[in-house]
Amino acid sequence: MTEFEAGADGAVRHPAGGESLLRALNPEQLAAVTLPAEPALILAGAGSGKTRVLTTRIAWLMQTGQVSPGGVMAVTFTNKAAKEMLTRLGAMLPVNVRGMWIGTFHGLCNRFLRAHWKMAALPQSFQILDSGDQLSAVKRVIKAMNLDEERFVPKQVTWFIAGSKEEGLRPKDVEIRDGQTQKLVEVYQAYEDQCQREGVVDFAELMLRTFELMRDHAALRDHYQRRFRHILVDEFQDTNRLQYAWLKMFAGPPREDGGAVFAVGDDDQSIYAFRGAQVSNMADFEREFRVKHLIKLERNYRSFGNILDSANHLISHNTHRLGKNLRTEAGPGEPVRVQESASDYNEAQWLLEEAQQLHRSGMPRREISVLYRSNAQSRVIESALFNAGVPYRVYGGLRFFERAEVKHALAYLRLIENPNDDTSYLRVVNFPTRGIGARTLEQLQDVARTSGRSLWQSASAISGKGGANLAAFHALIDKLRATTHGLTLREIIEQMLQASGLIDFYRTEKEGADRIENLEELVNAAEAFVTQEGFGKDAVALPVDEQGPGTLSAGLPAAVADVDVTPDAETGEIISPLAAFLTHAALEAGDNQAQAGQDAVQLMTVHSAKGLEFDAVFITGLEEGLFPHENSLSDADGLEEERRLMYVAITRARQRLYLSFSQTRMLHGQTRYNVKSRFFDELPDGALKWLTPRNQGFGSGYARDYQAAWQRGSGLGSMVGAGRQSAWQPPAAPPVPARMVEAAAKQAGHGLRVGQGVFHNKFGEGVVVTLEGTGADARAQVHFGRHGTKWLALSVAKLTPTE
DNA sequence: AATTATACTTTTTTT
DNA sequence: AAGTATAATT
Repeated sequence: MTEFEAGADGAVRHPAGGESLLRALNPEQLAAVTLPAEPALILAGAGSGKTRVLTTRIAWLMQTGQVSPGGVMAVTFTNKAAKEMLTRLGAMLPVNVRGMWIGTFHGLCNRFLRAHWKMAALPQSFQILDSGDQLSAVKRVIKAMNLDEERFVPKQVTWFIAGSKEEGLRPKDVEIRDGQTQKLVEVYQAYEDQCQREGVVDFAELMLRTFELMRDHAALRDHYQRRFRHILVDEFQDTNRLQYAWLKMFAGPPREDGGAVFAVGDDDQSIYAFRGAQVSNMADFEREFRVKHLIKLERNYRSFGNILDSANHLISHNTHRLGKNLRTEAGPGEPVRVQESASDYNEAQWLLEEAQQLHRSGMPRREISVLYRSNAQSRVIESALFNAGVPYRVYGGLRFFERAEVKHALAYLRLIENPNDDTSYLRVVNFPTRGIGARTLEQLQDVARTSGRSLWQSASAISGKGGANLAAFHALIDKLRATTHGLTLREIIEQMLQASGLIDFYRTEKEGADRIENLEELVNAAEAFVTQEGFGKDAVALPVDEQGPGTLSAGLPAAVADVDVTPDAETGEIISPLAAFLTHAALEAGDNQAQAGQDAVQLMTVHSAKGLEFDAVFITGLEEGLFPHENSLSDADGLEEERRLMYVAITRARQRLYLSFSQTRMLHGQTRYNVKSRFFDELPDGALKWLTPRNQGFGSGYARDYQAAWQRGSGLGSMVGAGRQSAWQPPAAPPVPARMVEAAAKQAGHGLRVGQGVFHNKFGEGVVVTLEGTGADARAQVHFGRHGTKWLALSVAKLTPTE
């Protein structure tokens, strides 16, 4: 059986010559890859070779002649995952991967709607609204309907609309319970009308409209159900209701001829319930598709034993799991290190030292990652790394196509393509300023509203100076459209940047240099897009569908150039390179990582770390209220999701894992006193090594320590460092809030201090947050972590200091 | 029209 | 604290 063994490091080994694809797989992976064409659910634990199984399965199906490229659909959530799949597949098989429907849910929907735009009642070059565009579109609707933005908060309305669509509900389908919902539904309807009028769709609309088209057109449905004999789904636990229904629609009813859905997922890594993901889809899938093949991939090729034990132990505290345990043959490895710090500042200093040490001992910086629950936590760590001159890279934040200057440029391009796009119109009609003020626009929007036409179509009704300026703007756009006709994408963008005045505008701005750089980068992105998407000479010559006898098949292209340039299903006509590029920009917002390329420590939220792995991982801020986050403590499901999040965080580490918490933390400009996370109680003691004395108490008296140190004229750092094992370097003066020192100095009598760790018979461990009153009136506010923060009368409550 | 003041918020995120 | 969004000022 040795021929099925994977390398200990789990690396894919490409056998030389004509040897089998399957050579590098372990028995479970092999079983999954070679399953018959029947519905299957693969429970793939973290680091168990999930992507390899997916890609090898596709390759195997084709190599054994069970399916042609046109018969495969593989769906992912992110562009990154889709690209990785394509790359790995390309390395395995000398096949034209472009013929396969491999992409994100939204990318595939886009492809589908481009091919069937007429049936979908869309303009051929419909454009896609990103979340920002959608928000401003909703704002316009709310304004137009004269609704109060206090009662109808645009963000919440947007959320309502997206939520409804993801439940498959059109305005008429939404159940009306009260006046508020009634109004919301009206906004929803008006928003839909507006989108339709402007020829734009939002992300949820891509999914819903595709679903409805399939549902309502039998011929179309038959065709695609026949065509996609194999549908593979990645990260199945993250699917929402609509996506699941969508999959069922493409898969069709259970059948004899071997159509099959191959779903890969991990219920323990479901961390997106807050945006509509339904883990229950996994159980539903198992039942509704009568899944006969459930395979668990539990062999982990990433982490050492102590790390996996910690993960397993922690996640076993969740209920309703499908049940899975990771195991490794790599041995226990190093213990999981636990660090307690007096403050977030100290935590960052310790982390910095530790990371430097790792790097000095030979670990590349990019193999060190710092994870936190919320973005706000990155600041202290960033400043520690920055001051020490350690290169680092923060994930998250603005993505390329979301930058203001880039969005402005795109808006001009969109207007060239479709002047009725009111969102884009409003974005740039007066940017750079050209004398079109709020007053003129108010008028214009009034006219447009009453006539039910676009702003562009209504502008001629405006007279006076504003009207003249509008006319000049229209002339600019019209002229751009005329002069760029037939030019290459690059030339179009360059001309637009000049003619619009964007370049000139940013040249005079003091902070404009970066922006101009980004605009130049936009030209490069367009150039790359053209090359990559094959928008050159032969892009139009497309093979025609050879699949199945469906009534529509004659005109359906099986292989198309790529997601963004799908031809019309009947005529084969494709949209212009410009329209395609705009779609691309909306569908793939680009990198959000700065300073790429350099060897840098990686900082990110636990959410963004999903799917990644590192030699060393620091999980910071493991405190009650932060991780698990206080907003998720109200219900059991919320806490379980936090636990899964912690599970994801732990399983990112290959060799070394640090868990760290701090007694105090600056949050929203206030110092918070925290108790260590309950997750520490859910980890196996044997796998942990405390770098700081255990149970010495959260609240081991930060304020008091500081005061003592301060009186001695030394820094807190050296004091805390004394007697502790961590490599402590005296830091610069820690930013201790003055009122904390004050509070510590003021207290007397009852012997308690703010920041003091205490024990209560009923509530357990806690930290004193506030002290008030004296004598019999003395009361303390104590933060008990999972029991919340309580006010206690000190004459009654029995509080024992824990030090 | 551009600059400046004030109010407000703040879990996690992809498409 | 810090950033954004709206209001008020020049």
